Amino acid sequence: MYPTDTEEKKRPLNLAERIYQQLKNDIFDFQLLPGDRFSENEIARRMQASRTPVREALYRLERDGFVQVHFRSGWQVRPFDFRYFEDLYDVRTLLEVAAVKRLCGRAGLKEQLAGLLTLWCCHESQRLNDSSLLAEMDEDFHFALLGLSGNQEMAAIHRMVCERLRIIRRLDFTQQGRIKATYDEHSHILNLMLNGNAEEAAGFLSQHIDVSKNTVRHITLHRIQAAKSRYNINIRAD
Amino acid sequence: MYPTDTEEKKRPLNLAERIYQQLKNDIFDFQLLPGDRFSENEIARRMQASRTPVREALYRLERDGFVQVHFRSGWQVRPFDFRYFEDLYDVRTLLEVAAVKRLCGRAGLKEQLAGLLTLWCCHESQRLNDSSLLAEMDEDFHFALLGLSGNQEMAAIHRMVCERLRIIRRLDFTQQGRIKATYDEHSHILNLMLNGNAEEAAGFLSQHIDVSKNTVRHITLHRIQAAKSRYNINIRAD
DNA sequence: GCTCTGTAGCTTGTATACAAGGTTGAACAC
DNA sequence: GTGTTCAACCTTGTATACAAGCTACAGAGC
Repeated sequence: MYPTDTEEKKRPLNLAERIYQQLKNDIFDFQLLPGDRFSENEIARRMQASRTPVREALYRLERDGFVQVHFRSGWQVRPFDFRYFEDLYDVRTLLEVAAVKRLCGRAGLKEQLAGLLTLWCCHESQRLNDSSLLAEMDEDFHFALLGLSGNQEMAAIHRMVCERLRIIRRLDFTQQGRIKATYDEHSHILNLMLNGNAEEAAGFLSQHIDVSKNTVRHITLHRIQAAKSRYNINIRAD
Repeated sequence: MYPTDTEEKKRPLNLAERIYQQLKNDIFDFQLLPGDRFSENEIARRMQASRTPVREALYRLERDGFVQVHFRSGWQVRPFDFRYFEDLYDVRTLLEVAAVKRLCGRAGLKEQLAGLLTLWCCHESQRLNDSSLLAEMDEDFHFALLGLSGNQEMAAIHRMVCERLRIIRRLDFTQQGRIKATYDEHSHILNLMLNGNAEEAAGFLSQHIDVSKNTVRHITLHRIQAAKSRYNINIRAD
């Protein structure tokens, strides 16, 4: 009655999936501002679809923590909440530190890190300069650490945490100096790991993330202050 | 146009919410067995509702990792996968160890642990014996550790991980001896924490979870076999 | 016996109609 | 001017209808 294989063929995106991605992008790009309220019908019109797939997308976004639903009175983009982001950064650090500690001293580590080494420990002349590309590479670097650690669920949770942080993280690389620092720090971390220096690698990684957190916090505050008059962004102060 | 307060009144459960809970219970109770396939219409008939809320519930369960959807060919309860559960146990340990380490040495810890102390560090004569109640209390003990640690997102992730593990964890307390062991171990952990003995508390907690993991692994295989034969008999009676 | 093929009946994906409740603002009493 | 009421209009929640695609199976051809 049912097929036994577990694979699914690739097929053109669902409407719901497309709308989900589109809305997430809109939130990341501040097309939809934190605190904005909207209705399912508005989205359906804009996406040229019916409410059904829109609702599916919105409920996914709600579970992801990006929007909230109010009973029979509309949806809202989740307001900025620094406590929330700091908690997430904290979880991210915990997961990455654990992954790095596990990787240090593992046999065959050098081979497993080969890809990262060529990307990050290259000569200065070979370093890239495009900030949006670097932002992507930075995420991939940290994903890779978790991927190598071997715990798929831990990696999945880490990925989800980073996804939630991406809203503010992408502002990080707009500053000059962050690119060079990222190269320097990533290569330093890799070298510490190769030397089996677990504690030091973990500590440095932890600092590395903290810098990112603090940098972003300042940029974001600044950006929001600047945009507040124009767009009326809601910030949770508690 | 919209209310400014963020609170929502309590109201009778959504259909979708009710169905979500019901289905999750069915999975936990092995009414729906891992690998079982079913359709939205089946569920809708059983729950006396239309497909719409059923679909909403199913998509939530899919994101929770309990079921899978196959394009135009039905749903399936996620098959058992020990690797998956061990990875989750691993994450759980990581989170709880981190929480305990943070709690140790915090000022006012004794007051914060007061509730747990009266529950778990009581005289033997006051200990409870009901295994399903104990299973619930055990979960609450570990939730409380994360709750006290102060990171809401970490606590939320921990809760989700435990939720996923509950399918197999609830089998743990069916064994005699586990109840006494749980009391002994929980009170031991609390005492170590009160003495500010962070490393030892964390190590013991880690072992405590490991025991749970290993115990459950053995029971589960046996239980599933039993449930499968029961289920096959029941199907003839429908 | 085996393989292929077409079709009937199932599945989920999407659109739409209706139900129940929240919000808003104008009319009204004072 | 100020507070109250209530109805029109909005919202989401749910049910249903239809579209597109997968599965299983009967029957033809060999």
